[in-house]
Amino acid sequence: MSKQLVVLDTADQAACCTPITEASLDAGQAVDLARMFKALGDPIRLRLLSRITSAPDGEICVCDITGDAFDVSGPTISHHLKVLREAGLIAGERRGTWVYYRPVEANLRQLAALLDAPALVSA
Amino acid sequence: MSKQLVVLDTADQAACCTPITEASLDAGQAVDLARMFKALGDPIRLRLLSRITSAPDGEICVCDITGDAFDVSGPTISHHLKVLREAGLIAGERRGTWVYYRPVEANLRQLAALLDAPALVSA
DNA sequence: GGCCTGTGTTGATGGTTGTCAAATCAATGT
DNA sequence: ACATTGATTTGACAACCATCAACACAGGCC
Repeated sequence: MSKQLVVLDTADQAACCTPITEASLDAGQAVDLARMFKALGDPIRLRLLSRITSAPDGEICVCDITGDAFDVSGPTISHHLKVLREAGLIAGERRGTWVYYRPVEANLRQLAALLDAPALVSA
Repeated sequence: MSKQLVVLDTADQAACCTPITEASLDAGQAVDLARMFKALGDPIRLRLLSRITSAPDGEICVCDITGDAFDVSGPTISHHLKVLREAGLIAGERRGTWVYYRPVEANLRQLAALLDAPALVSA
C-alpha cells in the first residue's frame, strides 16, 4: 500500500510521487456533485435543461416540450425531467392542468463555479 | 404571463404551448457536451479530476493516485482516467516510467461557461 | 538477456440506465 | 358521474457501465 518504489538512498525516483494530501474534494461532496453532473450527462436532458433555462418567463410548461423536437415518447421526457428534478437542477410545480419547470440556479452556479475554480483553471 | 390556463372556447388548448423555436442547444452540440458531463458524473472521476487540477505543477503522476485514498483497484483507476481522457477533460503523457496527467482547461471552461451562460443564470 | 515495477488492456459479472407500452393519477369540462 | 387531456408511474427489456482478476505492455535496473 505504500506505493511507489521505495528507493532509499538516491533521491532520483523520489522526484515523482510527492503526496498531495488529498486536496479539494472529499468523498462526500464528490457523491453529491457527481449526481448533478450525471444528470447532465445525457443529450436529451441537456436539451431539456436548455429549453427550461432559456424560457422567456424563467419557466416552461411541460406541454411545450412533449411531442416536440425530441424524438422520444412522453413518458421518457417525464423520466428525464424526474432525473433532473431529483438531482436538484430543476424544480417543478403544478398549476391547474399543466406542470411548469424552472431551473434551480443556485445549484447550476455551484457546478459552474467548481469547473471555474482557481484550483481547476489556475496555472 | 403568456400561456397557462386562459382557455377560450375554440382555441382552448392552444393557450398553452407557445412554440419555443428550439432555443440554444442543438442535438449535435448536446451529444458532445453530454459526453463530457457524463465523464464528470462519477464520484471517483470527480475526485480524480480534482486531484489533477489541484496539482501544484499543473500535472500529476498516476502513481500519486493509485493505491491511495481511492478504495478501488489500479485497473479501475486506469479505466476512469481513460474515460476522462476520451471525454477531452484531461490529457496524459508518458515520461519514462511514469505517466502524467494534466487538465484540458479549454474544455473545462467550456462546460463552466455553459452552466454560467446568461440563458442559464439570467434573471 | 532477465527481473521488477508502473500503467493499461481484456474478459467476465452484477448493477444501473434509457426507452417504450400500458396503466394510473390529476384537473377540467361535459 | 363520465369523458378528455396533461403528466407521471409501473413493468419489462436491451444496452451500457463500474468493478475486479488476470494478463499484457513499457521502461528502468541487475
